[in-house]
Amino acid sequence: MSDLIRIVVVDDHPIVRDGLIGIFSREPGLEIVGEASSGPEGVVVVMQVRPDVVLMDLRMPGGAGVEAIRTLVERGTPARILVLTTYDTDHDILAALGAGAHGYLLKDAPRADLIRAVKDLAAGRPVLAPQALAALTGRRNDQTLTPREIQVLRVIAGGGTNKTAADELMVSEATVKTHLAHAYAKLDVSDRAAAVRVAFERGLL
Amino acid sequence: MSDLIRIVVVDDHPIVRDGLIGIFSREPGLEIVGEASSGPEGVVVVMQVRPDVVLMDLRMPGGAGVEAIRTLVERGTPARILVLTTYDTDHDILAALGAGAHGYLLKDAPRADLIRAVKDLAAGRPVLAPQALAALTGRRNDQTLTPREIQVLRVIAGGGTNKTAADELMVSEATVKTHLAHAYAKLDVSDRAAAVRVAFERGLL
DNA sequence: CCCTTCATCATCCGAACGGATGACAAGCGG
DNA sequence: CCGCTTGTCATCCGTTCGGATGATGAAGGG
Repeated sequence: MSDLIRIVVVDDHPIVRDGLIGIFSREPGLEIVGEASSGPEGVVVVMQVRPDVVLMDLRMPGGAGVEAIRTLVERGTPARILVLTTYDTDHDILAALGAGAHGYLLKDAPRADLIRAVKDLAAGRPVLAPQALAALTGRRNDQTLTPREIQVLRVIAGGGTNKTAADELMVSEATVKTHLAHAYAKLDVSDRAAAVRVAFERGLL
Repeated sequence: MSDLIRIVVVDDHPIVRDGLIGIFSREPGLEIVGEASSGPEGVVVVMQVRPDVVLMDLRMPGGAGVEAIRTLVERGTPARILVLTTYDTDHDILAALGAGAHGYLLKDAPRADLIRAVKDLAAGRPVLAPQALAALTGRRNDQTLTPREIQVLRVIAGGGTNKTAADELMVSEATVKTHLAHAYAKLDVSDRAAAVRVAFERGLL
């Protein structure tokens, strides 16, 4: 029964989930064993049913797909994660692959591509849409923010001052400034406004 | 026979088309009689099969959905047009309804809503997602930034200071500050970082 | 013709920010 | 064991912001 590929679909659109179910249910050897409509829910489902492949949307309300990927990888899921999304921005692609996704496909991919991608993934072969490949080869910024730096940035993006960030994170203002300075350097900016923009584009916020 | 609602699906994503087919094929009284993967193709198909309802995606490569809607309306199609899209920006909503769409739903709508929407449309009742309603009544964002305010904000989001924005836009720093102050008030924030975030979220940048 | 919107400019001032620099502790991996 | 990363904290200082307030002129709709 190692031939049966078990799949979990994580997507906030019922329509898309139905479409994927329709596609895979007609394909022998592939089986959808779970669905979720948000990142956090997806994590729970995946941990429960332990699928071979996870199809993950990136942009979802109430829990970013990137976060979900990161969580799954941190928890040592054996499942291969295939990002299946509408957008092909470098930021999304790099964020997803950086978080630990094994593949990146666009939703406008033909059915055949999708099926082959899942089989490839299950066999251990990574899957990259041409756009994803281009983003990888053309990339320059592998600078990753630390968790703390991201937390600080979030407060700042919400309109907080260094002081409020310090209070919220229970550290001194000096520490907040240090984190920000480091984040600026990594993001190649020199003020909070630009930092928020870049972080946003990279899906960090 | 008037009970059978004939539907055409126009969407560039095979996955979405499959999903819709799956949803409607299980529903008695509804039948999908045609598919298209682009706006122009959709027009052709609709003119041929003369459906009761058209499900139309808005953002598609090689032919905007809005154009297709306008064309269909101009040709006097009796079909009711339901926009089914991912985005709920005021711009998309107003453009679609302005072009002659009879309904606007988001793709994250539950199956039941979708089915009801199609039946409502076929019965002549317009269908509007809450977001679409909000866009129409204008209550959601009566606060629109002026072109100048957006220009200033863009420079700021790029890491510029008030001074650089002033230079780039060839105005005085005082003017830049005024624009920013107005933008802050409209976006309900009190500093540039938060302004950038909100503007980003609203698709202004 | 008046009123509103948009864009422009100015001044004052306290608060916040960013840069530079140095320091210390914990944890991880080579 | 040493180096690197991460997170913590501090001081100093010049620059920049944001708030308050007021004013002018062009454009456009009622």
